Amino acid sequence: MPIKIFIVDDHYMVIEGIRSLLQNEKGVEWAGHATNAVSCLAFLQQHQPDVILMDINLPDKSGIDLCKEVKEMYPSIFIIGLSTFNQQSFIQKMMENGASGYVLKNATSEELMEAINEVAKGKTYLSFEASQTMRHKPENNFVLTRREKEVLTLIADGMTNNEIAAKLFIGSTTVDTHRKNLLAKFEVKNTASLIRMAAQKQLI
Amino acid sequence: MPIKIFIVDDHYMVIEGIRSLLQNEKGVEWAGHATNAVSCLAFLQQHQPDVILMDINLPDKSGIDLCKEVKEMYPSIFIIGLSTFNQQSFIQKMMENGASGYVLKNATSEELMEAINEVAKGKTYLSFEASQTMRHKPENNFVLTRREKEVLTLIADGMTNNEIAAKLFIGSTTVDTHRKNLLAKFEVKNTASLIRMAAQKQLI
DNA sequence: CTATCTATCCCTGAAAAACAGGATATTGAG
DNA sequence: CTCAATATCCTGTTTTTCAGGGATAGATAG
Repeated sequence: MPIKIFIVDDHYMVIEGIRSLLQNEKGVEWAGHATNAVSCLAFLQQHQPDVILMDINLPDKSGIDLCKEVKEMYPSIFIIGLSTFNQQSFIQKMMENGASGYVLKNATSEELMEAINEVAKGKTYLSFEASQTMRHKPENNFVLTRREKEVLTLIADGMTNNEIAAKLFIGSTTVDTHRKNLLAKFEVKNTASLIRMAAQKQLI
Repeated sequence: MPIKIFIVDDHYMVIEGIRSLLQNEKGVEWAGHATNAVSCLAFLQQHQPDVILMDINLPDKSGIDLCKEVKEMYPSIFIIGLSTFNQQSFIQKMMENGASGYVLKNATSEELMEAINEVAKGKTYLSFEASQTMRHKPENNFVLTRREKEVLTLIADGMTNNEIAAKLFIGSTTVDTHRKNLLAKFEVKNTASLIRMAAQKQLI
């Protein structure tokens, strides 16, 4: 029984490329494609593929959120994250949300097929580069609280402690504490590096 | 005489996708592909295509730089920038460096063919979204001076005015002036939004 | 040559943030 | 329930940034 593959990616070229790559492979069957999250979910109501190749960056919602939703509704479908970005925050979030694999868009057809086959068996697969980044960086084992994220984005918007306090209906001293905790968690010493780090980690 | 197309992109899937899309089109001929700037330049020493589809993000050097080099060496080759990012800084830099067109990676085969045909005639082509971003943003008519860029990156590194002054062998008041000019040019009111804007514009 | 741009330097005062100590509720998971 | 995490608030001091100014020298372009 061939493995039924579905693709969600907003880039037509990538869809076409993968279809072309898989055409010559046996053991897989093309189930279809979607260019956004909504039409992906619509498709799944009618048909259920075995494996979904899912881009992280979709026009209507992030692949990370979509992954979670799909997994909750159809736990038997295996999902492989697909992205240009070899970034451990993306990889980690995808895996946390139920993805079984992660491959980069520069993958060869061999790599892609290996990923599909492994994942279809219920195993997990990380492409070589992806597993490298996951291993070589013991960093980033900090988590921001809901409030800290709020404060962080408002700081990034250029608001002062007082403005943030007014907006969140809390004391400005509290905002200051959150700010201190952010600085501590990011291991930086001022706003400038805080914001740069946050930007690098796609938090703002 | 068919238009000879060459592709430079580090994503195998995209190369394969474009090849697949162009296969059914007449009037174009597949000249080959490269996954990095070096092998692109090596190829061009032997063969000269009519049109190059060039990704902005290459592993060894940016497509923006490569575009300039290729145009200097082979002025008769027309280059179309290819990117995921619909960002006016990228588009502008590519066009300044001699590109004849810019299409996004979510382009359809029709869009791609139109771009190729227009560009091969010596005209310029911007995909719909790309031309929209170029039009709808009258912004960014500011240029940073060499010194301002230096100061900006040092601010982003978390250094204070005094530290920057010491590093650049200038007075801290001078650093402060540069900082103020940066705030004015970016039209922001504090360091936090300055750094976020700079990050958005890929300046740090 | 003249005007503009750039880079350099200086001042004052106010506002904001960073730093260093706290403390006290609430909540949530084990 | 208990403990840890979270969110809240407080009082200081010191440092940095912000917002106005103004000034000089050199380079560059018209």
